[in-house]
Amino acid sequence: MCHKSPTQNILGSCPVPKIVDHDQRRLELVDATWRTIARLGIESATMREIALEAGFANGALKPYFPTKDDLLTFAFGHVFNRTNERIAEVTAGQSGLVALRSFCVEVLPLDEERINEARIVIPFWQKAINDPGKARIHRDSMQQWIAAMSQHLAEARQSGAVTTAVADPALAGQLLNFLLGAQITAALAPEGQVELGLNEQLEGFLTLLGT
Amino acid sequence: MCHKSPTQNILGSCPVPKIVDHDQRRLELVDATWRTIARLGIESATMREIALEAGFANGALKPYFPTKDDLLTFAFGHVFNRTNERIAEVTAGQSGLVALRSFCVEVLPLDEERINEARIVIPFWQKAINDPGKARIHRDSMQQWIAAMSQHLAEARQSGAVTTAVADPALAGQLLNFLLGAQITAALAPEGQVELGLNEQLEGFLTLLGT
DNA sequence: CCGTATTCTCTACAACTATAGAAAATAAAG
DNA sequence: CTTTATTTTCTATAGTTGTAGAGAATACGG
Repeated sequence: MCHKSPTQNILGSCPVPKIVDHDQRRLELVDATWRTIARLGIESATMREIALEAGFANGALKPYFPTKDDLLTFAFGHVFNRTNERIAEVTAGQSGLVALRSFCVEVLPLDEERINEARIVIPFWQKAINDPGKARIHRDSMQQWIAAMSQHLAEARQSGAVTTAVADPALAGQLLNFLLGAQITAALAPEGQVELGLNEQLEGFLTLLGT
Repeated sequence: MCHKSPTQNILGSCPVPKIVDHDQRRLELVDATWRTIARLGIESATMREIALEAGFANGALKPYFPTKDDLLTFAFGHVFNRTNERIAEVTAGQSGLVALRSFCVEVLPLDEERINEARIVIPFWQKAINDPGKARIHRDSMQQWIAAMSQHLAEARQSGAVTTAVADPALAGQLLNFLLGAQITAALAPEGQVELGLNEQLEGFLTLLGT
């Protein structure tokens, strides 16, 4: 048996190098999973259908994800990570209300792509209800979000942009639940409807903070 | 064949009366469905399991609900109706901020029973993503909620309890999404944790309206 | 071209599910 | 008790799904 990395193979220590980068293949499969769920819903996202979407036959996913649960857990985790990376990019160098706005705008389902993400995160939540591991993934991410939003609130308060007597933890919690609820609203809106007033709602909330 | 109502049977026009009140039986089955989903999750809520929970054998649901989808649709609709009735009871005779608070307190998952309801509505949302009929049920109910909340906001504005420059539709939308998001937060909280700061968040929001 | 390690396809299978429907059990009227 | 309409159980069936694994196909070094 030969289990060397591609790099080691190039160095010539293994007679037959691996062709496929397993890590990248896993990402491709996660992408196919994502597309399948968005297109058909999680209940129709069978291993066969996902493999087909990825351009393979039935059993081809096996070497990369031993079980379906492995695939789904990895896929959900990846979406979470990507969202958090996007948030980090967008809010980099910002602070206070500006950062808070950027944060929320990035999370809110304001375009088709993020509405699709809402259609994926809801099945995840449903699975998490009876899967403590998945629920944990959710809570950890939300804890991060709360921390980030609290920091931006504190900055905004220091600069005088936030003056309300309502305490920061309550504000951060409100905002978080608003962001989560917006996913529901968007995912269940009529097909193709992207304007749901979410931006006005966000601006309204930020306005309330300064009063 | 004899298809008379129990009332007619009592009047004696039918030799053999129906024993079971079909409408009531349907409600019992809906209750069993509710309990099964709350206990095992929707993915394990099979017809067999639901029948067992109701105290029957496998095929006993057939005469009352021809298909599983009929059962689930009816069950979900019933939860919606019951919630709306509860809201109507609680807010009866109230107006303005008081009514708005009662409304939200009734919807928020503040105790075990309503946390269980959150664990049922999330699977409903997931199904609604790929079932326009169910999505419609959701949107219609939310439209009602928006109307009720808007009315209470208008009353509160008239009495001077709401003074913010932010427009009512934005406020009602914020509040609705907050209520929806709270269902997610509660359903995925660690087992047995009922204190999530939701009450403080609600009070905080209502405070913001008056500034 | 050959040999070998890897990758993928395809068939098979066991478990599970919704549903159908025959047959048994039940309950009340006569 | 008998009869009849109703209700419930139980068995059967067709379809789907995740998973396993043999074998074909592939790609590369020599």
